[in-house]
Amino acid sequence: MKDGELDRVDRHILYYLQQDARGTSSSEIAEKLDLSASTVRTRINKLEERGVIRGYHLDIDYDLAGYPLYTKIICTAPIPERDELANEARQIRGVTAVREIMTGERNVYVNTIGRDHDDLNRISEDLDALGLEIVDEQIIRDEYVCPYHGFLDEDGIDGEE
Amino acid sequence: MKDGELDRVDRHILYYLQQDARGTSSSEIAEKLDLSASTVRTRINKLEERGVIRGYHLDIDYDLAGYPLYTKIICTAPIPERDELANEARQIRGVTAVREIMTGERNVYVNTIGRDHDDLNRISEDLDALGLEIVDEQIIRDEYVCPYHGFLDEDGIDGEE
DNA sequence: GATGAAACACTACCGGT
DNA sequence: ACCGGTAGTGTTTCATC
Repeated sequence: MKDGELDRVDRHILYYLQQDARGTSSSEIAEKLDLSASTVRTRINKLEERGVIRGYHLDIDYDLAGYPLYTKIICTAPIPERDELANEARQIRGVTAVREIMTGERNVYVNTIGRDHDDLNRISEDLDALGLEIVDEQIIRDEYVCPYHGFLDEDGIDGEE
Repeated sequence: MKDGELDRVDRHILYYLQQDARGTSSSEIAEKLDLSASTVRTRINKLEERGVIRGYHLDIDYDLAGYPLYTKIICTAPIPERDELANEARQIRGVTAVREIMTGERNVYVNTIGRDHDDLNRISEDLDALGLEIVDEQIIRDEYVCPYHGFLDEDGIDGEE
């Protein structure tokens, strides 16, 4: 129950769920670990409660879904307001991700989708209206999310429970 | 079956799965749409086959998971090799996402996690060894993935509750 | 914590409309 | 394209160790 400590079982669960978060059942994971399905299930619940698992997201090909314009808008926010502005940016329609950067001028990254330039202009205007200064805008060609393989074979360090 | 066309049912399915890709069942979605569960199920399968749904990802709080260093490494790749280099970068341990940008000097973004600076140095070296020139490196403070609400109320879709 | 059992819910697969 | 039935599988809950 220690705060940030994940044991071997937890890490394996994260590893397998990373591959296919919807299609991988507790029983499947249990089989690989030689555990019972209910044990894996309660572990998953605990990982959710502790906040280690924040959610299960859909990976959509927005291009195929009818939104060919995928862009990254780079903004500057005053540090005291950065957190609040980033949060408000999430509510804007067409915003698919927001990243806050610790330091520097380019400290808020906003990913957006749109069908046409009107969509993008509207989003830019909305960001600007919030008080986010837009410093750059780039077209994203492709994006890949990668599983972290270290969850599986990092077992040099462990031994705790 | 048209290529990029999603109808009202498809968009609703995407919308609900965006909220909780693992916990939302076909039957739940079917209920909201007044359809049978099997209809929703075959729709989901088709969306997967067509590639609109690319996968189901786990959203991990890497800080809680024991990886307090979350960074964004910005690289330059020669356009002819950009695609291949971006692909190879995905294989490096600690890389959680890769984004290819269409134009400009800052045309490959790599998100990474690490436990300490040694991890980060190793990743930087690996990227460099591939042939990616590192132009900037920033610490990510926080990241949020946002559902696209337009799937629900795009064009005069009916009532909801 | 981990486990097994029973009730319940979801999925895959079938044919039918 | 949508629906319903069924068999198999996953999940929830509870009692036990």
